[in-house]
Amino acid sequence: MRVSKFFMPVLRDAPREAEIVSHRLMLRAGMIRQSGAGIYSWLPTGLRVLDNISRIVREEQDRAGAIELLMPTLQSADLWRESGRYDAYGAEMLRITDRHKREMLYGPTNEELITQIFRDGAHSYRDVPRTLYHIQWKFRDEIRPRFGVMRGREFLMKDAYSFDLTPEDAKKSFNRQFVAYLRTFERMGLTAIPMQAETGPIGGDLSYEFIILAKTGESEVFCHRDLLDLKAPENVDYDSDLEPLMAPWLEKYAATEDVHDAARFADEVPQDRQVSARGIEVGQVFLFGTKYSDPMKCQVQGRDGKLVTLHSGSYGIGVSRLVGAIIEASHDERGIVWPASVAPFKVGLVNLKAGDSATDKACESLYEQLDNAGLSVLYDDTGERAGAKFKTMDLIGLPWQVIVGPRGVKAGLVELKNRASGETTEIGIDEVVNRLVATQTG
RNA sequence: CGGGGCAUGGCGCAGUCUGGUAGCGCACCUGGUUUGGGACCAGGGGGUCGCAAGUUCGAAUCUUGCUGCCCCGACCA
Repeated sequence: MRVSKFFMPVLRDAPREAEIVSHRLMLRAGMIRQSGAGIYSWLPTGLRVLDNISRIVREEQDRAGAIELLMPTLQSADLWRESGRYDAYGAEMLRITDRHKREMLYGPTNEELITQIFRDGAHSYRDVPRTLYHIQWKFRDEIRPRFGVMRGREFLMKDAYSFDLTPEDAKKSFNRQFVAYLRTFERMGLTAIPMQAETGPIGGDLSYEFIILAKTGESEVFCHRDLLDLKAPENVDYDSDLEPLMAPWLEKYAATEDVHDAARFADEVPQDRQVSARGIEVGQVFLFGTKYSDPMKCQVQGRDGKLVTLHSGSYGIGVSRLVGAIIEASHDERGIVWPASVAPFKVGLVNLKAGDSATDKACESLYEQLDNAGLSVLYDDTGERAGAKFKTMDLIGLPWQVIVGPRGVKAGLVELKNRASGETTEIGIDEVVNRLVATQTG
């Protein structure tokens, strides 16, 4: 993409309403614009990040055996009356009436709808286990939206729902999502720690929140420091017993403030390993048994011909929240520092002297080569001064900058700058593409 | 929902107390000089001052009502 043909309205000053760093940087980098309290438009640069995050989520869900579908944003009130939640949900649910005076709602979550769909489509024990997911916009009419996209009212979420014959099988489905989450967040450059969370009213329910530590986190969390150094499992066989893979996370203390047990914390975690910090919740996994399949009669016939009520769990990842969360975890005083996996472009190509024929030619050639090599590249081909281009590139935080000026071109050299480290190296103009391709596979 | 604050070109702000021709910086357009970390000079374009009533010869400014947005708290992916 050429800057001269792109739409990326960057701001030198952040709008006054933005307080936290991720919100300020997203506005300044031209990723989003606010259209109402907790409601945002995603501009091209922001959308590219959102899509990258969705792609990673999707890949890991698919890998874990979950099956994608897409449910609507609008749902019927009657469906929610079946589960008893229409009245229970309260003001957080945005209720809408259509022209025929039918009561509708903008879905805050999809347990009811997926249960209805699965109930109607699955009839035999052969139809389970299944885990279905979609990535769709949700609306929760929060009392107070804040922190930009981290607590919007409208937000993009991946939500998965598992259906199993027995509680034991349901736990296996739960485990698959749990491991997929470890991998998903790690691929985004995040250290997300599963922490015990409020289990809700039904005893025996199981819930973990996946939390990343950040100064601007909304809740207080407590954990063992060793958890910060764990690496997500690779080459997972999702059909195998996953409990051993999960064990390193589950053996050490980690809890949100809701369920924090100060005595246990002090007892189980050595003083110098105790972490108490602020955390951002980026995902939650929840096993709730027959909470919805009971009232909604989500049943299949077992081998013996008898009806069996299915056991379920739901598993959410805040996709749009992750955009903000990643920035909270990865930025410096100059701007965003994108992990390569989610960056809107991998490489920023900076033409220091647009209009100089040798420099233009070198840039055009590099632009084409990078593109051919499959590296997304943002080429600043505008007539801006060098300083302004550097500032913008640092602000939007692409992992690599290739800086091309007349002096270097004459000597056959360009500069390769790593945004994260700030390190700049001179490199042959013929080598730079290969070097960048090599970093991709790393 | 309780408490606090803000609303003036795209963004950041001044002007409001004390009513009198709507201003500054950035961004944008034109020309020129520049050109390796947000250049300079000159000339331009763009705002019914959140909305509605009221007071007044006259309202961004005073009064009343409304709306929107932000921050702190309780609640949430």
